[in-house]
Amino acid sequence: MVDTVTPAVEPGRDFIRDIVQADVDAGRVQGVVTRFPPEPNGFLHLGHAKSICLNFGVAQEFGGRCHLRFDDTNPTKEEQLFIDSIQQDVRWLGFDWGLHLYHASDYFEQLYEWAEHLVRAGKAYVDDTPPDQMRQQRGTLTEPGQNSRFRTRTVEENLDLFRRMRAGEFPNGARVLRAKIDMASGNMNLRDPVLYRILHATHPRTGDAWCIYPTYDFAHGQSDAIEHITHSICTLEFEDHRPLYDWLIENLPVPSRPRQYEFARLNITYTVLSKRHLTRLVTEKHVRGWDDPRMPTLAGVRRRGVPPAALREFVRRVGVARAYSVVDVAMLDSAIRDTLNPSALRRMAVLRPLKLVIENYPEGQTETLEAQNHPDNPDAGARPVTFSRELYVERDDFMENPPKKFFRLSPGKEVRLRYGYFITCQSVVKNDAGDVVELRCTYDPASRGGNSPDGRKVQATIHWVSAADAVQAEVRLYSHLFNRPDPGADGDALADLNPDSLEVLTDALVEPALRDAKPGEAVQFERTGYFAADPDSQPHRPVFNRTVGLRDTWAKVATKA
RNA sequence: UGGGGGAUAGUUUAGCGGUAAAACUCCCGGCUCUGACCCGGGCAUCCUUGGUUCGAAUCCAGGUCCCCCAGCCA
Repeated sequence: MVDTVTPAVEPGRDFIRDIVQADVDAGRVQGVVTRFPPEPNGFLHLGHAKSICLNFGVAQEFGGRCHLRFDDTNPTKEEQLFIDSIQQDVRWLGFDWGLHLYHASDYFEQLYEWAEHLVRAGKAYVDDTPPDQMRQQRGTLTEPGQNSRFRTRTVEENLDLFRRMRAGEFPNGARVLRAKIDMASGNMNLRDPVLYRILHATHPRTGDAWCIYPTYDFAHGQSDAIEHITHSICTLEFEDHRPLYDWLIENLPVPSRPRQYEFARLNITYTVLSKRHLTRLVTEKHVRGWDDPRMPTLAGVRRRGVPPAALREFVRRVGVARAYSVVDVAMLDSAIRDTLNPSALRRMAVLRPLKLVIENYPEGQTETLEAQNHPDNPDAGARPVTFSRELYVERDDFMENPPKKFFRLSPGKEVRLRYGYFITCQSVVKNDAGDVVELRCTYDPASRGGNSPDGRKVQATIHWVSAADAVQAEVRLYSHLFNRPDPGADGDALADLNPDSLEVLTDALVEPALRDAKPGEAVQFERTGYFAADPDSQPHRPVFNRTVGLRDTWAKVATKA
């Protein structure tokens, strides 16, 4: 695993850390305790990475701790598969919850007791109103709601009914437990929110022990209180829930007083970050799975070759604020390159091979040249590469009729073969269709190793592999999954899928050193990009994923010309 | 026409009464055995209108625009 150790980067300041700092300074909290509370109904994605880095980061910086708590209150949507993948992903990102792994379901009995407490206090009631009617009674954004006719039930009746709900006497949807707050509130969440619903479903952890389950609102804050969470950090859409969060905390005999703070969720251009959309991409087979390298899931970017340190750096650069925002995906790419550049070993790989024959190089002769594993880091050592009369170079590195700014090979032009010799293109061989299928060149024997004794300069250095010992490989090039920066802005996001997000090159040729590349190990294909072996690799046939391309100034120049 | 939030370069952030800072993108140039990396330089009427003040992105008042909320999802 390539995980560049970034020497103590200052975490960055933001309003959340300011609040925590102020609470610590004022002695309002004894120690800082945060939590990352995923619902196990999908894989973690880049948006979660922001939340994870924030919650675990804050805890780390203030010498506190961060819990991993599964918000598993809806058994109809949650699965063990997700519970497992989430833990793997959080660890991979570089965070450790220690012994503090919890589930909202751990607290079901306590939550139930607190629900009865509310009933006894006359602050909650069982409502038999059917769902559609309840919706009507809730009113609208501008009109107040109406009290349910069951709102005035006696404590005794409520208690009896609620217990019978738990006992399984009623079918799904027949009744709910509601908080008795204010049907005329401008805040919809305060119009007698549902606290418990009947769900005859098997829970991944509690099995069939329960047939009533607490809603998010009733479970979350109380779970925070049980765990003595000091700062409950969530995204902006829960802002309206804070009054309810506080109401429940204040009306229940909870053991601590957590506070909720909200920040803006992460959005990225050309990307979609919602469980609903990601789930559709997988179930409708638009991608190969949750870990498809094009997916913005942690499993996906991991398979693509992105090191966790790059994600942490990305999140740090993005910052934390309360304003709605959409981050340029280029910022992610940049963080990935900056993380990989210092550590990724350099290799030569020809993605689209073009045969090149050196006419004045003796047939049958080979020689061993030395190539640096990392030009900026001599400690990375060197490797031998075999040179011979027949080579392959990148198709894009030759143009028969080059524009003025083209520095690479063209008829009569001299370039350097990386770590090899200066060569000059003498002629081209074409097939019947007129396509260039082979380059005939000559080399300068005096330029061995890459420099000519006469001090002659060349405009370009290109990469190559020798024909005899090149390893055939499959290379998968990925680009944005969506073809517009704001997928879904005009309707269905899936209609904006980029049909060319995956390009598979089956005839790439890579140098022998790449034969046994391990998945998760990042390498740089010189002049091309950062790549990582895919788990699909076979011993005789490696498969590489392009993690991210190198910055390509020539591509811009070429486009403008 | 309710309630809750938010507006600083193209993007994401900093700035907390003293004359706009950083990263990314983009543009120009330098360096180069990766057209990479690296190094220079360029790119802002701080949403708006008034007010307070010697001085306002920061304080006050009024507008404008954007986001979230009417699940027995989270």
